[in-house]
Amino acid sequence: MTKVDRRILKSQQALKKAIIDLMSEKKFDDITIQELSDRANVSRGTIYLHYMDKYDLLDKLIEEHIIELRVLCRSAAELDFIGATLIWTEYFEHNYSFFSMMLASKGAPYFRNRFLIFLHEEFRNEVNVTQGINQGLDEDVIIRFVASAYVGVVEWWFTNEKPVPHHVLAEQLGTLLERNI
Amino acid sequence: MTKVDRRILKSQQALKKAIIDLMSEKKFDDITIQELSDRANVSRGTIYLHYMDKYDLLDKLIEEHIIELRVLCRSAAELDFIGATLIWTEYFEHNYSFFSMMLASKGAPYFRNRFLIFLHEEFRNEVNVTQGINQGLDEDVIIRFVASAYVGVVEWWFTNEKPVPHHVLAEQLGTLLERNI
DNA sequence: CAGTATTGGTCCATTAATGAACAAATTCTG
DNA sequence: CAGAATTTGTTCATTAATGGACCAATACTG
Repeated sequence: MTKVDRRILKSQQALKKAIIDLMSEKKFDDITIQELSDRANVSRGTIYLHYMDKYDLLDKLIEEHIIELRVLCRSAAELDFIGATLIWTEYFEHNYSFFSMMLASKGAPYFRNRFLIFLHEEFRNEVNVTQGINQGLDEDVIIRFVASAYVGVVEWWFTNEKPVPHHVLAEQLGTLLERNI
Repeated sequence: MTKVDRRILKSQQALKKAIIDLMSEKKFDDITIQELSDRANVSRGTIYLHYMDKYDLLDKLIEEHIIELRVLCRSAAELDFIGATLIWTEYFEHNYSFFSMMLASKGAPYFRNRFLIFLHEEFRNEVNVTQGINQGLDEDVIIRFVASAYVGVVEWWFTNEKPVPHHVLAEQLGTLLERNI
């Protein structure tokens, strides 16, 4: 991975933060490019040096987080579900503004489904229908079951503004996964 | 005032924030240029595009705030001491990290005296020894008296991490000034 | 509907920031 | 103290960001 000029990182970072900010204030479609560049304190043209348009920016932002979550999955491969989930909830906590916007408010329609698909991919590696607790069940059914449940709980957590500390969420969610996979 | 390229503002802003951050962590003399540029996320050479050295940066930072305070004095010329002081304490509040560092911890030796001199200048316009309450007193004595008192109280406020809300500080400090000028 | 205003997207010459290299000065360390 | 290591300050070619201009597309408005 060749080193990236810090100006590029700064511009992109500012734009990502700006879009998260703005999306928590108004509908995505109502955000203008001018607003975006103003908020990011960046020239309007700079946006087009990095992204096709605001949809591309949002796409890339979402994709980055999905990729990061995938990396976390790999690094948590050794752990049990509680430990693995803790790593995730720490990541949620650390990127609170993004996930909160994406799961609790205006951003919902863009991210939710992407997140669900991703969870499908991940749980597919975990589920075993040839033996153990899920023997005889349909693989797609059980995957869909846990993935939906997972998204639902995380959604609940953000919508209700962290009703429990993230490590409690991890523990309980981990326990529930353990019970089903 | 010709418009300044936003890149310049961003670089300078990052550097100012970085030095305030670092000064609250270690002695000013122990801060290296490299640390400064790292913290500001700016190339080391960029510092020299704007400042002679770190002392120059600190100087300019202090001077900017003094200038801003002077502007506030002008805009508060119509108000009584309580109202004028409120404008000041709002500015303190809004630039808390700077003033706190400069008056409550490591930065003290650099700013305190500059602040005192500035207050002398300002109070000189307010004091009248030919009539009123201070008739017959030595002008320098009364100016020094209120300026020192003012610095002392503000210092106390930051050192003790805002023991009272800023508007209470304004009200009480304003009352005390009223009584003495 | 026509006319106007705003927004989107592109282009370009200019400017600031970058990072790497370098020698000089300073600080560490044995 | 001498040698090593770090820090400083400068130079420079390259790259990214800027802002302004421009026109097309879209959204308002009477």
